[in-house]
Amino acid sequence: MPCWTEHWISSWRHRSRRAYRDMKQGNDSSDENKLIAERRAKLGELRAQGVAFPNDFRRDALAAQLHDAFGARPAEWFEANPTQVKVGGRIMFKRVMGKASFAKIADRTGQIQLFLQQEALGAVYDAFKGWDVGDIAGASGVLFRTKTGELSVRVDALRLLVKSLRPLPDKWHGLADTETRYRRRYVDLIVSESSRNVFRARTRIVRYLRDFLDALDFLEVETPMMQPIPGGAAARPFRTHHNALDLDMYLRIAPELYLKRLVVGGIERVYEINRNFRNEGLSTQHNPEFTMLELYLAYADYRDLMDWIEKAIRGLADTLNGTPQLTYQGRSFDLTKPFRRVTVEQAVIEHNPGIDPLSLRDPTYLRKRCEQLGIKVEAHDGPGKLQIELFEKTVESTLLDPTFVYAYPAEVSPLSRPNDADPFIADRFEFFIAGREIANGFSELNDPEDQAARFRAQVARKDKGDEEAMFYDADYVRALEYGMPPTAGLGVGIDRLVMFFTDSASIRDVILFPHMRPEAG
RNA sequence: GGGGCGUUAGCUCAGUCGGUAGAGCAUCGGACUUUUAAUCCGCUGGUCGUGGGUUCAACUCCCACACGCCCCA
Repeated sequence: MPCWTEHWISSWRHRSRRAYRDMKQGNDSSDENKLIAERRAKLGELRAQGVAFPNDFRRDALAAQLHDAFGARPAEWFEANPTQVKVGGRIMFKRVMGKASFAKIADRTGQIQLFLQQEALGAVYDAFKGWDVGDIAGASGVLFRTKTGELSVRVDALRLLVKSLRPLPDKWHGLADTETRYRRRYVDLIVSESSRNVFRARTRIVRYLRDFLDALDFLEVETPMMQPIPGGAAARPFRTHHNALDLDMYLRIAPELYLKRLVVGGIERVYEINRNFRNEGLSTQHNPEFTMLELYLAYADYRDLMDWIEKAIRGLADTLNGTPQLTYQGRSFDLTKPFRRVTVEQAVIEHNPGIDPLSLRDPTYLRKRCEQLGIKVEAHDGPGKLQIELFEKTVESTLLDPTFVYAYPAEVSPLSRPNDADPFIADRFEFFIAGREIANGFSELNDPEDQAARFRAQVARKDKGDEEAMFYDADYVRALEYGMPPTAGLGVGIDRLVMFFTDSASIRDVILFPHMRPEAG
């Protein structure tokens, strides 16, 4: 044996032994307690008896399938038609009554009850009495209906497949502590059906959008997560470094500029559903990484996108709930009504009594107005930026029913096409539900010279200290110089959309592993 | 960054005026062959988030910090 192998093995063994010792001393889990110690001792007995973690049990039925197929059969049917099944899952419920017991096991589809008798199972029955809620078991037996009518399996063979060392939360109260639900999502998912349903709904929502777009001949693509120039949004990026290239890179804040390069390349209908990263604060509506649908549609404008959203939102409600009526955080929404469409300036006038409608583009007037409201403004902010600050402060949170706000100032829309009749504004809108921005769409700026000028203006802002201002992306301008067809583009915040459709108050409720500070200690 | 609230048994939560810490469920032991938050009997289980301070005495009052939740910027 070559000596390097021996050395490798011995060093591995050494590490392994130390890891085992650390484990025995509880160095890797500071929260050892009596309950865990009891279960650890039970596991020790299992190890002594043979393979403690077997992987040779196979199911032939799932809980929901059994309920669907046999839930309606009367008790006598089961006697006339003995039906043998093999089921397996986590023990969620255990009730021992002397020589007979009930247990419920949960698989990915639901729960099914087991009925266990000493007479039928002998020594295994006695062993079962020592098993714990949370353990994973496999059972075979025949279906029957209990005295109270519950479809159950009369077990003729039973095996413990996995010993669980940690107790589950109280079966009645569940896991109420939000911190633990987010940090130990696995426990939350074990005990909370509503949490499982949120994440199932999330996947269904994404699938619905994919199907919708695929049916319209859109091509789904993947563009870089790591970008040398972060573009497509006003946001602070995360930085990283590529060693081999010795190159600073950024996690993307948006895929926009890459997707539009693809439109230049002739992919006239293109979308991506993936993560964006923004180095900003955390809140009920912000996670540093979040999921966005971005789509681009050539030979269309921003109004076509508003129509698409309206159709998609209604279709989603119908697909998920079978009705256009839904409740979010105690407020009911009727999605059959046409979604309101209002300009930024109209909305600002409506929500700012006494404001002079003729001065909405006067920087001095707007600046005074902002200062009165305690809005922090920068010296280099122009009328468009001031107008949008005013909008965000006084209007945004009031937009409860689905609302399109359009005619955004061109000044704050450096990638949008300016309006033909009124160059102060861009052909751009944002979409709001429940006071939150859900989507942002516009007719794309495809004039390469105008785009270059907009980038230069952004760089000037960056030089004045605006950390969210955009970089100059020369290759993107070059792409536009080859010619991008007239195009409309849209970004949809998937997490917030899922929040709305699952009645979730916090973005953390719709992200499996939301970011948190590391646990103390 | 600022403000408010929270952190006590595995889980869910009480804890009065500052006087050596409680309940339900779970666990553990016992009874029970159709339970549905089973029932009955008995016993366990705590660095009261961490560190200081005040006090004869601190879960309790004061300060700092950590983590979380909510609101604001």
